[in-house]
Amino acid sequence: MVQVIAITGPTASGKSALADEVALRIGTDVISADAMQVYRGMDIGTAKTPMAQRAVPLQLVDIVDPDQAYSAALYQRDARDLIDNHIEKGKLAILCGGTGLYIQAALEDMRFPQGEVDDARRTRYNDMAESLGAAGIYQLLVERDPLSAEQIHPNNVRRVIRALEMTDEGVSYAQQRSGFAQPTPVYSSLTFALTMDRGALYERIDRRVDAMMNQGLVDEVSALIEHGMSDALTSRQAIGYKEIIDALSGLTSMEEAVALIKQRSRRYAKRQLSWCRRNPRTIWIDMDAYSLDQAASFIVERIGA
RNA sequence: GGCCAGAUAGCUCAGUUGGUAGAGCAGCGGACUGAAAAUCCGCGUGUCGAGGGUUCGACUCCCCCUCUGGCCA
Repeated sequence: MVQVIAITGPTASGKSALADEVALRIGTDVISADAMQVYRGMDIGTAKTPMAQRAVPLQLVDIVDPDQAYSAALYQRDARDLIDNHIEKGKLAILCGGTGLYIQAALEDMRFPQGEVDDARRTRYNDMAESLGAAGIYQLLVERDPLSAEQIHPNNVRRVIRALEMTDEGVSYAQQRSGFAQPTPVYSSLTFALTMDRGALYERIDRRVDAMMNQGLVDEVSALIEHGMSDALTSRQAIGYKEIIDALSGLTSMEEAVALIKQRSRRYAKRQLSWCRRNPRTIWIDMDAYSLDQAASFIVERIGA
């Protein structure tokens, strides 16, 4: 008996529409698995399905303000609450989104260290990395936790800092990782990933970015900047936002910003595909061969079996 | 029609006195355990316009053809 399904795949591949259709057919709602759609006010750039067009309720969108930090651990908590609730009611839970880590955190036995991530401490490490350089901060990790240092590339400052945070919390990154060599599912689940011809996908991405601009992405970003988005730790990393912020502050032209959004979206799509490929349980759906309707039928059939 | 310049990776181009080619951008692959739309790592993907000649050997020299741009008619 399948308890939860995930519908994922690259950006602009049609995940949301498909999830809506499946949810409608089997009488449930959709739980977003998207690291940027959690933010209020970030609608156009994250391609959030507009309220009026939602066939079924969409959960875990608009749950925090853009100046707040959210994380995989928090998502795990929130998503599992909802999934458990669905199971209690005998309903299938549908996770839909492109953030692979979030889906994994929800569906697999992934454990995060206790304690809160301390923004002030993170900022301090970021500053330290700035002044010491990548090699300098890496050296700090080598001294504190050589085993973890071995597993992290010295240039990957982001990971180096996280590993340092973990040592502060009394945990070792290396140790933590080795414990989860073979992921074990916590629910009975199926993961579907959408795919299509690369050229066609890139074409869709370009067109969607143009559409976002027409829908007023610049205005949306301006409004968010007034609420302090430029300083936000997480939300301002979103593709389509950071580029517009740079253009509005005069660092680039708007034309360059749009081109950059398209390119970064393409690369992002590629990384998403990479993530899906490494999961051997991924069930691929070729959207070149299936219509939305056929894809929905395919999924419904698989759930029943 | 004549003269000149060019034709090399998806694009823009480099390529020494002949030894089967390399940069940027684009692209492709991968990693990922509390920022993940983040962060990081790896990879030239090529009938050197076609055909012939010289040479042990031609992207390179010679001939011829095709195409493109410019100039002159």
